[in-house]
Amino acid sequence: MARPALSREEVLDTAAALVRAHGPDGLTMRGLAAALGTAVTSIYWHVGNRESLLDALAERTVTDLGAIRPHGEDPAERIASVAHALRRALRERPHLVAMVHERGLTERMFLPAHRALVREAHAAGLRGERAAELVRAVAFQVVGYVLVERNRERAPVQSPADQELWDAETADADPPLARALAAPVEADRLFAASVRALVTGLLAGATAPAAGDIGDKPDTGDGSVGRGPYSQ
Amino acid sequence: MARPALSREEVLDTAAALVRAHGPDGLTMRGLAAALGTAVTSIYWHVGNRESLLDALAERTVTDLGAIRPHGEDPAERIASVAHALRRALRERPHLVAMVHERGLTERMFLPAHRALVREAHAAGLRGERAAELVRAVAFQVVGYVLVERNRERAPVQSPADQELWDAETADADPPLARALAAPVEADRLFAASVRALVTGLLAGATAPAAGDIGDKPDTGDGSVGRGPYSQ
DNA sequence: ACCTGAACACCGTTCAAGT
DNA sequence: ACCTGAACACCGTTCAAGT
Repeated sequence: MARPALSREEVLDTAAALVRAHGPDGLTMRGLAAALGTAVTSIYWHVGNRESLLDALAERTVTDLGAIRPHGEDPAERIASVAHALRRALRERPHLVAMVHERGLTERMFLPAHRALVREAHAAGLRGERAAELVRAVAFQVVGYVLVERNRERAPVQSPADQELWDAETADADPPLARALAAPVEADRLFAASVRALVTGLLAGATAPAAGDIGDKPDTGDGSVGRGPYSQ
Repeated sequence: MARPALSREEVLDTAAALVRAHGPDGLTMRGLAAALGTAVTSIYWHVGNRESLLDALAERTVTDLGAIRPHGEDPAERIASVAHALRRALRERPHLVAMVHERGLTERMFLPAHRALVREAHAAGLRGERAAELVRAVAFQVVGYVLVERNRERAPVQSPADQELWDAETADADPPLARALAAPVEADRLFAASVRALVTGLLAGATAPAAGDIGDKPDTGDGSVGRGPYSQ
């Protein structure tokens, strides 16, 4: 056999490629063995069984997900930028993210983003429970949106054309509305609008910290201005 | 032989019960046959195959979902009440709803709720595209939240205790925040707060009804107006 | 018209046996 | 230490044969 020795890493790499391409259901032990050019049973020696193989892939995804860097002029903008970066990262590996989620590792995967949101919530003048609420509401919003979006893409043909549903209903009362609802969802625009609305609502009534406080907010105190604590 | 004649309805009823109890994966043709007391192959005569059986269950769920009736003093409250009713309905049959979603029937399932939201958006003074945006943002918010919630419940044990993650991070800067983030998510409260914030944001700047076309843009109607404001 | 068992091609997994 | 084929218990599905 010309095959070089099989390694756990190689098994994981090939398995990850299969999952990215065809989803978890597209990963069969026999198919993976064929892709690797080995016997099915060799895989078991390296990764145990299918379930722990998927566990390993999820674990990998958690560490693969890099840090999130907010940018923008004010806290609201910077919070929105975190939401957008998060959405993009999630959408790049939908199947793997779903696996992370099913295994209860979402919290850990989101830690960098959570921390960034905490900083921005503080900068916006929210503290304590209200800051926690913002962090979680934004995180839920992003994950939820991506989940809905993914499902929509998987099943893009809505059985009755939306037109049909809305024309009779509201055409007379509000034609632009009927037209808007008959058009396909513009996912990017809707996401931006939803995030903006949510953040606006969450920050409503928040009193920004005084100018003196905001300039040097109580960071880690290590004096490394410009570099976030997530740089590693 | 004591078995009365099998009917399509009976097959669907028993299959739905199995899906509600054990999820779609818990529905095997052999298991269903055992529950019905017939041969596996009899099921095929009545419903074709497993896939079309699941299709039928999804279709059923769509029609089962009753109309949504808003209640509350003002539009914001009534919109929130629709969101809450929707969430409850979805949570009562998570597996079936997921199946509806996978089959692209969500739009149809949501039609009653959509219509209710349109009415409230109008009452709040939103028209045209902005009203459509509200309808969709709220719908996405609810579905997304329920999806996240369901996944969280399925995998309740987050691997590192949240305490561990947050104590060191923010305990000094904002102890109440650290405490809040270390506590388990209060799903009802968070949902209520998120919906409230989203609706507040969406209605911000809306003028009372009687005003004419407000947000109407000089658009040719090609549907691809402007790229999102958040193109990073 | 309705039901049946046998058979087929797929799974994931185990295990004794190889090197 | 690493790999293998054979075998087992599951799948969904088809089909000729029953009544």
